Amino acid sequence: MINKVRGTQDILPARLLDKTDAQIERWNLVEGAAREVFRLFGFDEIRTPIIEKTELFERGVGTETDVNKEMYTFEDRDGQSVSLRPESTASVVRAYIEHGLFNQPGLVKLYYIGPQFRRERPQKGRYRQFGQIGVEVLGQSDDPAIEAEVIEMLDLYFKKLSITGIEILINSIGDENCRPAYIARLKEAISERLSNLCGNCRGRYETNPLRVLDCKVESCQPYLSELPTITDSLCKACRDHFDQFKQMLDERGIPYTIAPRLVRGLDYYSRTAFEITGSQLGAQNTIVGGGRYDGLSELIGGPPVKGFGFAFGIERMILSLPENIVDARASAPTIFIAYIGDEARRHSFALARRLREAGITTVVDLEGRKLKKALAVANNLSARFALIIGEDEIHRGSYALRDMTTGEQKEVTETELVNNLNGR
RNA sequence: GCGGCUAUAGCUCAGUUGUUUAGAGCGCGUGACUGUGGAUCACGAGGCCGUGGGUUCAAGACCCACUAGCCGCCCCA
Repeated sequence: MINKVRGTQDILPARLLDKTDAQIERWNLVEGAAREVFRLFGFDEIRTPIIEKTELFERGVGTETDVNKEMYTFEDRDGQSVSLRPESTASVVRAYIEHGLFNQPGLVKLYYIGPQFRRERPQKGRYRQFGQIGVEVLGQSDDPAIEAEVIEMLDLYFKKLSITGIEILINSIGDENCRPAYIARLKEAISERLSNLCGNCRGRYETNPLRVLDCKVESCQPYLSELPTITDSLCKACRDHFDQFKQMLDERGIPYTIAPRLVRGLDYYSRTAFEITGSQLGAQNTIVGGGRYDGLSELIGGPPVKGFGFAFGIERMILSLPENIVDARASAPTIFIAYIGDEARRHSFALARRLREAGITTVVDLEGRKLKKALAVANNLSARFALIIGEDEIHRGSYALRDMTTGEQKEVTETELVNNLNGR
């Protein structure tokens, strides 16, 4: 027996599976609501390849980040190093540049839906192949109204899915003008407390001091709270940008929490960083992560482009969904045709064809089962009605229509059937 | 990458201090019921006890390794 690759999963229809987190109905709900809501805000879909040249991610994501170390990278037959995408922002920006979309007037607003790959240790809400839905706003503007509208869109999306108990965390991590000076101050403050911090923090002091702020180790907390926050070190432009952003969220009535120690893992972020956390996810409580990445285009060899976007994990969104939000029977057939005898069997196939042409979801017994067994199958499929066809019915020109919920049965002609059930 | 827990039928799980033929419920199949599902009853099929090694007269059980799942760390979606 060959099993699925570690950290991957099969998504099955709810009827055939008990687990709620791998039901295709839930996936379709999460994806469908995204398409619907994003469309309302004028976003268009983009699909980019699952593999890209490794270089794109090395430059876009950063060589020293963990995401980069977790990539599935291999050499193609011609010697080109390619990688399964660990995230999609770099790909979308690449496509934006490659297709000259910077010549479009105004902002280009795109969303994507698809699998991403990271070779991590799997656990709840964390897979090696995982679904992500994201949006990117690209163009020449960094107006904080972009941030505010995107978060408003997420707010509507969560409402659409009846997900409650989430928290929106926002921060500004400055830009190339004010961040270097802040990092210098931060390093100085950390070095004074270095011996009190955990081993991880001591390592990050060298490689990525901003991440020290994010440390969750209990013993570090008292020292972390003494460190200077970036909020106090922002240059005027960044501070104004952040203030306007917050004001716009206030005006929209969207509640948020300022998280001065929130930083993002990838190298390309600047100014706005945000996360949305949920309560049902165990250790992986971040559902949405996003931010501004004004320098990314240039990092991968493109013209100056400003960008803001987010991505969320489909599996984590599904874990956050209310228990009974999908009706597993929504896709059940309207009619199941059961027949007795060869003549009725042929008649049934022809009738099924006409019913489907009329838009009625129809399943015919293909196995020549006895009536009893055929009805049991209809029951198992949660069919609304069973249509029973024998020689009597054919000669009479009407069939026995059995309501599978009540057990009531009545005679109907084909015309009555089509008129009453059209489109069901 | 690190630590902990777990792995027995399609699913959920029992299986005692190591002993002959490994069990239950649900699900599945057949029948009671020749053209009527769900309820009930009877019967039945279905197991390399995760994989490999070790201890022992004897291993589903004990030991080791590996694999996978879950939980935590790290990181992130």
